[in-house]
Amino acid sequence: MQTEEEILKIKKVKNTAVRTVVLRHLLSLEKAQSLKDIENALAYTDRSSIFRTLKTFEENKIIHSIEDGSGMTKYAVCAEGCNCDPKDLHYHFYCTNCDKTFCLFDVPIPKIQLPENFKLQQANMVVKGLCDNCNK
Amino acid sequence: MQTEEEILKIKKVKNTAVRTVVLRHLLSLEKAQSLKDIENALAYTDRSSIFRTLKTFEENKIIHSIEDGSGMTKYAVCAEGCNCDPKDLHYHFYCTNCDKTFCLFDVPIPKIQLPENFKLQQANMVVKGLCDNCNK
DNA sequence: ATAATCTTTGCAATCGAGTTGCACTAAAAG
DNA sequence: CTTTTAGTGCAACTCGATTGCAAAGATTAT
Ligand SMILES: [Mn+2]
Ligand SMILES: [Mn+2]
Ligand SMILES: [Zn+2]
Ligand SMILES: [Zn+2]
Repeated sequence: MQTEEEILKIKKVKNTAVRTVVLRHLLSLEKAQSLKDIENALAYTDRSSIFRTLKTFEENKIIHSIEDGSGMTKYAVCAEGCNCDPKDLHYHFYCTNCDKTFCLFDVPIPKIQLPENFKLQQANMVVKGLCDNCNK
Repeated sequence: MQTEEEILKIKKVKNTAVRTVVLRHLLSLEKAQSLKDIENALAYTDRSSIFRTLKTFEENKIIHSIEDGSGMTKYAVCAEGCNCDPKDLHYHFYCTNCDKTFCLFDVPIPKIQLPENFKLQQANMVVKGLCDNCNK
């Protein structure tokens, strides 16, 4: 597992106080976080600074965003070596009971046979249901 | 292709002026529509009436919603016989060039092998890229 | 080291999609 | 016809996201 400093260095994003704390926070949790989640967790960091940090991280492929239908965009740290290309596609799981959203890096995504002449660039794949913890 | 009256009858939703015009509009277009799209197209129908109509349609499985990442929820008429169950799952395609979003009813969705003890209920699958018209 | 320049941050204001309260109208039931 | 229930239109409001701007911090040039 890379540290936040290593990731910022690799992705050539300057290390600042806000960036370090936001990235560290995202790395510390397995669950994808919304802007509000982060704002609540980092009580002394301004919302707009976190917002701009997330934009910077996304542009530089440090994190990716997930639209899970909850009304708030969630963010998760990219896997090592991720370039946010079609090859980095993976499902996300949204638990309808505990509201946890996370990347299913281990579930293989089958090749999607698009209609003739369509070109795949990205995808937002959110599978919804009950997580193992809630399905009891 | 069913008419709006037939659909409302089958789904046991009362036929009203707004419902008829909204459903007819959705049926007339192959592209999924946002609330604003519909509001713009139906100039004399109030936004909140359209909004509540869409909610009613969704609850009654007449339409389903799609979160395509554009910031506005899109709506598309369900296929005949759809119950919005996992079996009715299908991909959606969002063209990053022309902003068109639509259901890929003909592309098979493979069985998703979730981790142990997870339960699939729903999914929002949006594939993004260039549609045939824009990929030239 | 100091000044000039560029970047990041915090705060407040704004935007816009979505949602709701409420009064009015239309439809259904009695 | 009268009463009750459902649908509609309008205005107001919510809340996540975004932006303008000035202060603070970091980088580069003199
Ligand atoms: Mn992910
Ligand atoms: Mn669809
Ligand atoms: Zn759960
Ligand atoms: Zn297109």
